[in-house]
Amino acid sequence: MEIKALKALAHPVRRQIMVALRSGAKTSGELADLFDASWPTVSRHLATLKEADLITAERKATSILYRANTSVLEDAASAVLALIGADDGDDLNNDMKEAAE
Amino acid sequence: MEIKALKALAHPVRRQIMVALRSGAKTSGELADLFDASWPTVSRHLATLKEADLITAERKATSILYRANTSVLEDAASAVLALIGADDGDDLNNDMKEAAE
DNA sequence: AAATTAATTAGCAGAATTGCTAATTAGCAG
DNA sequence: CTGCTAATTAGCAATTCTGCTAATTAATTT
Repeated sequence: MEIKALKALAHPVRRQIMVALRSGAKTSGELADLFDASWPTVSRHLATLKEADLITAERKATSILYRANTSVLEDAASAVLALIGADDGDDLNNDMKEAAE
Repeated sequence: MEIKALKALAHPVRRQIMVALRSGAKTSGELADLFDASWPTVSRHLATLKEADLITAERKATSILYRANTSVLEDAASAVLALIGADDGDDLNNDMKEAAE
C-alpha cells in the first residue's frame, strides 16, 4: 500500500516531479525539461510514481498528461504520522511479528 | 534534511522499528528479537535511522536504549504533505507554499 | 585480568536502483 | 504508406542497499 508510495517518494527527483505537478497536469516532455536528467530517465521516474499510484497518466493525442494523485499522497503522509502514534485516521501496517511484551 | 528521513522510512523493517518504539524506548536486543532478521541486520537499520536522526541512542550500562525522535517524524510527514498542492483537496494549508501574490 | 553480555563494525555476495544511449511503440499529418 | 513528434522500453554499467556470518568494541562481573 503506502509501502510503495514512501519508497517512491524517497528519491529527490520524484519528489520534485510531485512538486511540479502541484500546479497542474503536465506532459512527460514538459516534466523532462524541468530536470537535468535525460527524458528516458524522467520517464522511468514517472513509471515508478505511477506504479506507486502517486500519479495518473492520460493520453492526449501524442502527449501523455500526468497529474498528481493527492489522496495517495495524503495516505503516505498519514502513514508517516501514524509512526508517531497520533493517528490521522488511517491504520498503519502492524504486521510485525509479535514477541516481547 | 527530510531527504534522509524519507529514504530511511522507505524500508518496511525500519518503519516497523519506528512502530515498535511508539510504545517507548527499547534496547537493540529487544528490537532485534522482534524481527526475523539477524541482530547485526537490525543494528544496521538502527544506524540508518539514527543517521536520519529519526531515533536517538543512549547508552545504559551494557545496553543501548533507542527512542523515536518524533519531531523529525513530524517534519517528514510535513514534507509529504507539502507535496500536495491546491489541485484537488484544497482544505489543507501547507506551510511552504509561496505567499507573495 | 579474564569471562560474559550487549551491540556494532567488517567483509562479502546477491539484489535492487539509477541513469545513460539506442531502439521501439503510439498517434497524427501529409 | 511515409515521415514526424512524443514517449516508453531495452540493455548496460556503475552504484547503492540488504542481509548474512565472523570479528571487534564496550561495559560489567568475578
